[in-house]
Amino acid sequence: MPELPEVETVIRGLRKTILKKTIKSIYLNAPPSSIVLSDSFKIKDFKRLLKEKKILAINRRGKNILITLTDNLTLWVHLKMTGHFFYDHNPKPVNKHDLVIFHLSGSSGEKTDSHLHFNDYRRFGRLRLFPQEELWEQAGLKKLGPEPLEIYVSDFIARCKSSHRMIKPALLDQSFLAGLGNIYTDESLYFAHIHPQKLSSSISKKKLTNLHYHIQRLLKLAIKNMGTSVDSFSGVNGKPGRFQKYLKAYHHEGNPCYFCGHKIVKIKVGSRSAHFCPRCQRL
DNA sequence: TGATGTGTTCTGCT
DNA sequence: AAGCAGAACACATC
Repeated sequence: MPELPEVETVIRGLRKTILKKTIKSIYLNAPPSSIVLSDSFKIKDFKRLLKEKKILAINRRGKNILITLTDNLTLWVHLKMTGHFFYDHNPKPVNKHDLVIFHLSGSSGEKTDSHLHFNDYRRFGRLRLFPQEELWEQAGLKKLGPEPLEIYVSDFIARCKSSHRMIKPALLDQSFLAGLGNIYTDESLYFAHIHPQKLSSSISKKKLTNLHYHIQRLLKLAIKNMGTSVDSFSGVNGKPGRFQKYLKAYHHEGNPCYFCGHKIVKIKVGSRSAHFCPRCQRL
């Protein structure tokens, strides 16, 4: 499940491989309407408009990938749960779940062509093309909360204090904070010793300061380790991440707590799974 | 054969 | 208005 560190790993991989290259053609597999359709352009425009566009920049906002192209266009990508990119110089056989394949020509000095595959067996992932001026509103960037790695601890505390809801659903809400998913919320709350169902406004400043610290520490450590591969996640080079070996709570139900030895439990919080230690994380 | 999990959006309720 | 629950999406994995 790509969350902030996984998406960051992907954009770094894309920068290494496709930045400054030109899109020669697009191959669309299966019925692509829901995957590439946008309010701005019809399906047939997707192929036509991407042709001969150069890739100028690749950025991340929350879990959103933004690929800036020539002619004032931005390709917005959301991996959702199982979407991933795979880059290769040699044309690979088309996988059943390769939904979009970009044929790229080398940047100056490089004469070999290459291919970028967008693969998603669950087909939740989305790729959409927007004119620059529509991006903010149409791609939902307007609604996103602050970046977890950029928010100041004082702003983070203020946000938590003014929200009357359980901390776990708050952290998962992309308009509250943009980039955390189930793995990093569970891990952050575990290290900060905060119960996932604790009302966010009722958590002490000291604990929130600690939570802010662990969110940033874990995200940075996960980025350094190329993300977490628990399902199908892998980088643009096909390599899985290494952060799963650091996980202490997520998918650790039944195992002894790293801090106190009590059994890690798994419950439902707001219809999502939550893993925590009932002794270290009290309500 | 059926339940589960996963991110996000939507609808409808309090 | 704010927050919550549940459904929907799609499908590999158990």
